[in-house]
Amino acid sequence: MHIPNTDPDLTIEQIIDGISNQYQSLSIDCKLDFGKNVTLKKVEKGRIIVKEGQYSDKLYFIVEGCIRVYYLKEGKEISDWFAFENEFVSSINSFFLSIPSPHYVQAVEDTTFLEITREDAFKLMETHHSFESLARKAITQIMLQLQSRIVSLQFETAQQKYDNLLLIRPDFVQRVPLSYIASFLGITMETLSRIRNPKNRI
Amino acid sequence: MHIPNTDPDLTIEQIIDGISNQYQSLSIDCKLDFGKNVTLKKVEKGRIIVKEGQYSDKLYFIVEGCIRVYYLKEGKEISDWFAFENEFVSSINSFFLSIPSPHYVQAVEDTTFLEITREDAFKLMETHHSFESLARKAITQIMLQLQSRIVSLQFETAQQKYDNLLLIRPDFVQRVPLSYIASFLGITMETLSRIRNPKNRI
DNA sequence: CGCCGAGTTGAACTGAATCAAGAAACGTGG
DNA sequence: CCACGTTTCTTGATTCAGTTCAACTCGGCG
Repeated sequence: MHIPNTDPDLTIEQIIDGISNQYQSLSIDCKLDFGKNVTLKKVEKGRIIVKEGQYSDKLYFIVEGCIRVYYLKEGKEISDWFAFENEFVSSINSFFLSIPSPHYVQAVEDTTFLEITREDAFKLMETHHSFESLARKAITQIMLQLQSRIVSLQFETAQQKYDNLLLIRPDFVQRVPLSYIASFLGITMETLSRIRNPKNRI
Repeated sequence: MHIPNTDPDLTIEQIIDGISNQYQSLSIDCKLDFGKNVTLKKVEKGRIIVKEGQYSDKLYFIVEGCIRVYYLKEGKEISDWFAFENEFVSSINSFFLSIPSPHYVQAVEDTTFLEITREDAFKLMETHHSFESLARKAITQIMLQLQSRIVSLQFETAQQKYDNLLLIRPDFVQRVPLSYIASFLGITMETLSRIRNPKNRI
C-alpha cells in the first residue's frame, strides 16, 4: 500500500480517471467539469505550499510525492498529517471552516499534485451527485484515519505508537524524516530514536 | 450549545424537518423516503444499545439524551465518543467498514433517537443527491471534531485538555460521569479528580 | 442504618520530556 | 573527491507529569 506507482507525467484527464476508479465512479459530465476546474502543479522538495495565517482554500490530490501538513506550537513544528500518492490533502480547518489556516503545507519530496479551490470543489459537489459522493467517500476515509489515530495516541506507549505506524504505513518511515514522524506520533525525537534502537527494546 | 432543546415527543417527520434545517435542506421526496427508512426508539439510562463484536450497521440521530461509544482495553472502559441532541452517532468502524464493532454503544441518559441501517442509509445517499450532501456534511463535522481532539490529545497537559473540554462543551461535564470523561480525555480518574480540585491548581 | 458506587486523597513509581553533548549523514564548493 | 559546515540522529543524565495502588469520604437508596 501507498507505493509510488503513479507516472508523474499523467495528463489531468488520466488522473481524474484514476480518481474515478479508485474512489467513486464519476459521470462523463462531471469528469469534464472537474477537469476544467483543476490545475496540475509540481513543486520541489521542501517547498512551502501554504503558510500559516493564509486563507488556504485549496484542496490537493497527490499524483506523485508526499505532502506534510504541520503547525507551530511554541516554535516547534508539529506534524499533523502526511499524504502520499492518490490521497487528498488540505489544510482542513481552513478548507472546511473558511478560516485562516493554522497549518503550513509543505512538500516532503518533489511532488506533483492537482489543485482545486474550495469554491470550485463545492460547486462541483452541488452540481454533480457523483462528485458529492466522491467527496463523502474521501472525507469518510480521512475521518476513519483520524479515528484510528486517536485510539493510537490515547492509550498507547511511544513504542506501541511507532510499531503501529510501521504496521499501518510501512513506507512512511522510509520516506519521511524522523523528526517529522516524532511529532506526528506525539513524542520527542529523542524518544523515537531510543525506541528505534533495538538495544533499548524490552 | 448542545442544550437539550428538543421535545422528546416529536414525530419522525418533525425530526427529519429539523435535520433538513440544521444540516442540509432535503428534497420532499428525500424526506418521505428517509421517513420510511428510520425507526424512532427510546431507551432508558444505562442501556447498552450495541455490544462489542456485533455487526453494528446502525446509525443513530439523537433527539433527546446522550449516547456514549466506548471500548474495552485491558478490562477498562475507554470512552471514545459522546453525542448529544441533534447529533449523529454510530460505531463508526463497524458502520463504515462493515466489520464487527470494536465498540459498545450505551445510553448515558434516557435517550430518544432515530435509527437507520447502513444499507438504507447508503441507498438514500445513492438515490437522493440532497441526502448524499447531508451525509457529507455530517461526516465533515465529525472529521473536524476528531481533528481538534487529536490536537488536544497530542500536546496538551491533563489540565489543558480538561479546560479545553469545558470551553468547547460546557454541558459535557454536567451530564457525563467523571470516570467516562477521564478516559475520553486520555487520563485517569484520579488525575481528573486532582485537576478539578482548585487547591491543586498552579 | 448500612451498603455500594462514584469521587477524592495520599505515597511511591515510571515513561517520556528536557537539557546537553556527541556521532553520523548530507550537500556544497574548492 | 575530499574538507567543511549544517542538519539529522543518537546517547546519557536528570526531572516531572501522570499512573498505579490503596485507603478513605461522601451521597444516595434499598
